Amino acid sequence: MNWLEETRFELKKDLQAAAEAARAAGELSFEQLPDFVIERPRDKAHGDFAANLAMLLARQAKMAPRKIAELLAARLYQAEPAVYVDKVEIAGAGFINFYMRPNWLAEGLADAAARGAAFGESNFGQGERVNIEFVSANPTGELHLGNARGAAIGDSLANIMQAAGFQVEREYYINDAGKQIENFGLSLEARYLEQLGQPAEFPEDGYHGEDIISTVKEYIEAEGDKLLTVQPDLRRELLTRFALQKKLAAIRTALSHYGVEYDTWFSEQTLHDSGAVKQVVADYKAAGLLLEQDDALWFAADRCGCEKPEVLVRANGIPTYYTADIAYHKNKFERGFARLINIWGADHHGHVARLKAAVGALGYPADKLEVILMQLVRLFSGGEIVRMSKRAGTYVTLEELLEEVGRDAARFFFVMRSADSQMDFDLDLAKKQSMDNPVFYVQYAHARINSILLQAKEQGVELSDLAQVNFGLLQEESEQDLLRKLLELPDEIAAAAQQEAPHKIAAYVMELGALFHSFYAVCRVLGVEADLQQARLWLCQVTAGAVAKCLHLLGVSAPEKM
RNA sequence: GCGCCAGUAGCUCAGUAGGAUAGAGCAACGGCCUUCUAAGCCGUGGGUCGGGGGUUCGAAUCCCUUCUGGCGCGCCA
Repeated sequence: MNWLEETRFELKKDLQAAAEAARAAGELSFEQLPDFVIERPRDKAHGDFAANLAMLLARQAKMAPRKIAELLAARLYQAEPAVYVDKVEIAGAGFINFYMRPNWLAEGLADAAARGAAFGESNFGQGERVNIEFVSANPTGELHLGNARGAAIGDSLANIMQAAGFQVEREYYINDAGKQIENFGLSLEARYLEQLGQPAEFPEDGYHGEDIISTVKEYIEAEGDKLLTVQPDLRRELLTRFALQKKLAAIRTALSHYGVEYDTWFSEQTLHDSGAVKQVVADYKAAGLLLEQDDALWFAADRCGCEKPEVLVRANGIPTYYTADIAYHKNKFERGFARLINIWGADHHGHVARLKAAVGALGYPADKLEVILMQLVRLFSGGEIVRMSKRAGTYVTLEELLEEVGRDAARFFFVMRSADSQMDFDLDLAKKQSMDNPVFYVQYAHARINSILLQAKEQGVELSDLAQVNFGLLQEESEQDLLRKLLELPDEIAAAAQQEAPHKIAAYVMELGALFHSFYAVCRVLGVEADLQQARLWLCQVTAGAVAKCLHLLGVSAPEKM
């Protein structure tokens, strides 16, 4: 348990004891103690912790909340004196506010310092196995801005959940089967023939991007014109195989430049090859949920909470994407994951209910399949919306973005906003790499601290043993503010994991950075009295670790110099 | 038509398992560098939380209704 958790636990126990005592004395009547919370007030004038117990008891006890709060406060720390609580006050509608003694913060910092690089981590997730699938863009093109957002959110969430004690695996689902691959093959074939001066009809809804042409050129360079004499079916297959491998390699490389590494690359085709997709159809048949109509096979989704049945196998005998996706999620559950998290673009939200119903109907826990819907990114350039289309080949790629703004800014930018707010990406602004960018502000805090620690070392000042440091000397307001925020790190990481909200870490680290800059402006570290210098050096040390930890969770570097 | 997401300061957005006087950055204005990085700090101004009802000790947060924007509702993925 971390310092805050422990304290909250104690305060809750103290209040429960006070309520029981009041009831025993006949001052207060209630049947069951409501489930109250110990929260950290937004305004530090309201103390370090606040409890809402009195308000929640009001109805049962038939008494004014403030009156109840007074009764409870009077009972607190009567039997046993408080160790860390300095005073208790009643405020507002009946809040019971706890003010902690300075030694409480000091011991919290000592605890954080002793944890070293592990500070901020917790066992909140208790080793639960979680699969996070994100990006999973079609391997028919390059990654674009929307994928970049998904990658930033997915990878950061994976990092955060790992730090919060979950066992996480990152997965990329490769859509290397189905109709769009067929279409991809037709487009490749047409470009191939064109390049070799043969008549070719380009498919109407084909992939128009320049990259298709360059891929075909690469093929011709390596293999020549030998496909001219090959049967069209085989020709398309060979071209497709070549192109998929090229595209996938490019996607991998781009993600790697972006700081994203996957544990598993899962091919849709393997589900078809292994018979897993067919098995899904058999499963529904066995469950009596299979319909046959218009030469197609349907899943009776309307009997599982959905609006209408869904096609599993088309009239032409080819299974739909949906069927493969069901087989895929079934496979994920069978690999032993307790939770599946998918990060999808908001344009796929219609698919969520269908998929959940489908896996639920097969007996898998549909509530353990969570989909984070990420609103789409709109690109602005020159003050105008740029319509992005993969087919039309008009999109900004992840690699281009990385060249323009760099990995740190790109990742921080995307993860700063919550997934469910649509965002406008102003390319001109991002290109400027202007100093308004908050990522520099935070990184600058880290660099500043590092500079202090480095100079201390050069002056021969070593950090003392923790046991000999008097953290109680940190009495300045800016020191205490920084300390309070610092101690919240484990809570913040756990909360971000629980709420699946990586943007919380971005917000936290910006606040932490701001508090450090304020501290820096007011308090000197080097050259002050030796004991105070030690306490402040340790404060810097822990702060640097916390800032670096947050930045790394977001896939952003923590530079030592800027 | 039905469904999902959003609407909070001039701009970009936090805050939503109900909590105290709604926050931050940018922009505007005024201060602070002979000492650890001024990419910084301190201060000032700025709001019908889209509108309207309701629930209760208390609502930006929950419910209903309505307006606006985005996206879905394929034998595409």
